[in-house]
Amino acid sequence: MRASAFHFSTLKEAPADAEIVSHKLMIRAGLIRRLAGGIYTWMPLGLRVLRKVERIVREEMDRAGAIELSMPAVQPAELWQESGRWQKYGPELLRMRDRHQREFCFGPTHEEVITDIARREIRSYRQLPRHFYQIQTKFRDEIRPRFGVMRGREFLMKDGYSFHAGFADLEREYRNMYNTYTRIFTRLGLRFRAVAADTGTIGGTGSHEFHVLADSGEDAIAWCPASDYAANVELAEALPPALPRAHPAEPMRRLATPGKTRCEDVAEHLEVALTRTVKAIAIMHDEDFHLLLLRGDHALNEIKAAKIPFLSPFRFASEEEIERHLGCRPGYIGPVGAAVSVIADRTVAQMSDFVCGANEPGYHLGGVNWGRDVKEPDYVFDIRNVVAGDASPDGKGTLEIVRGIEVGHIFQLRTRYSEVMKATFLDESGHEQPMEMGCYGIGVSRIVGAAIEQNHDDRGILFPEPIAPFAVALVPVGYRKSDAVRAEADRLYAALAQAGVDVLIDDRDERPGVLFADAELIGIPHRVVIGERGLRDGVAEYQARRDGEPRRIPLAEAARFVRTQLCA
RNA sequence: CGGGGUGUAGCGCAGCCUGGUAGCGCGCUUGCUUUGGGAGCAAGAUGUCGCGUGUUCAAAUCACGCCACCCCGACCA
Repeated sequence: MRASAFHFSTLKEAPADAEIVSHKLMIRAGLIRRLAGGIYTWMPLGLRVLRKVERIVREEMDRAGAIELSMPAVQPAELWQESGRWQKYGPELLRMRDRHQREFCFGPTHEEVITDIARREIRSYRQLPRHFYQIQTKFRDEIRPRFGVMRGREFLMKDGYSFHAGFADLEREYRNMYNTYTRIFTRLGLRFRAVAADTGTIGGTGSHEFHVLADSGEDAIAWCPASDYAANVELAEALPPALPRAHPAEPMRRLATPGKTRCEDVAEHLEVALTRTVKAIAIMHDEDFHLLLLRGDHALNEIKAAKIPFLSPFRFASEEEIERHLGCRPGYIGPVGAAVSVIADRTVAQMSDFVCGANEPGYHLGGVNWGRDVKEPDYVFDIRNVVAGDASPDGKGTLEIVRGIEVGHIFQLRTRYSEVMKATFLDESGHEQPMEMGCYGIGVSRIVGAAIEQNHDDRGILFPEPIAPFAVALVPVGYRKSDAVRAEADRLYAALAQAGVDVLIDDRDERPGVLFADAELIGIPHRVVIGERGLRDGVAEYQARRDGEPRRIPLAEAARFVRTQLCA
């Protein structure tokens, strides 16, 4: 590609509303332009990246035996009413009416449509298994679209759905997809991790999320370097403390803590470790009041708490409800002397001589001990998020917490849709059975943002070569002024292009600084400079974007040398 | 949906408090010079000051309403 024949629109400054690096860089590099909140145009340069991601995804899905189709973006309400999601889905579902007042939605996902296809097309176990996928634009009316393409409302997604005659075959395909996703993200050149994820109410042996690792990621992942264990912190189990509860060593005493309502403030005020404090969180299940207890430095895991049968679903108690049940305003509440249901985190149940609220405004209690000062907890559950340093749930080391951006999710749907929508088949003995289903998603457009979030420096994007808009930037210094430079650059360009290298020759009439800065901003991984300075010595200059030591290469070998630097 | 903030040239911003009819940087156009890291000089073009209503002799500026966008509202008892 000749830059003079392409469209570049790089900016020195990013719009003020771009918050994170990838969003800023995508705007600055001219990859995307905003049309409305969470809705972006993919500019020519950005589209090249998107298409490369798409192509790798498609190649690997095909290789794994999935079959591509394309379903409508607009879907009739009836299908969603049939699955029950028309009511359940909420305002994220963009609903609309046609001229006949019939209701439709813009598809945020396609379980209903594909299940409808399957029940019409598949009659016999002989037609199973089948895995259909598509790469298609979806729309979810996010409450707060942000971070550019990372949490947009309109986005490009690969979604695949598999149908099976039995659970064992679903598990086989699930493993197949796990391996396929691993191959896809490896080929994309991204550092990633597959993590066990919450299966919600559906159950099954599995759900895994694939996360691109980046410090700015929205999700926290617990992983254990000593083993292969990795899980979303939403899911990662916090084991009970290894050491048994110590014997009481202090008498219980009342401590004045005026104005100190947070554990951090109380610990600082009393000059005790935060790990000696206990916080109490008041929740309601219907009209039942419960007190959840966590160590001061721990955080409540709402997903874990919501899985406790007699709490599901729960909500946080109002101030008025707290006053009614404990006779004390929030900030100083605790389990001592309280005639309420107490649910302690495993860690709290092992604590002794701890500090907690006194149920009296302005006071906490120190030296509190279970069994002596307060009845033993009514229930003990794992209700906290794991933190770095916790024992790994598989017993093989300690956990670290890393951050990630979710770019893929594989899930065993089982018969959730096939049963309600009557997607059945006849098995070998002639019995009608619901199909076992799996679903597998990849956020194609999000991958572009995630890749940048993971790979950038102060000059711009560091695209991994497989998804870079161009593999090689050929930068002639003085293309319009020097016949020698032009001739040599054209010659090298032709040689590379002929060899199938994805090369951009920047023949624009700009100063060298502009050309260098643009090539770096848009993240082209390899750069070759042709200038009169080098030409005098018969050399071109090669520099890798990522770890750039410039190298002088004899002109005659330049084309061959560049090809040895390419990964594919 | 609540709380806060911002809307002024393509982009980034000042001007608003204290009303007097709009400016800076980048970008854009033209010319000359320059040419290995986002050039210099000179001359230009580009604004319904988000929209509407009101107050006023006079509104970017004050008031009210609407719209759009951004941030917070998930470690809290």
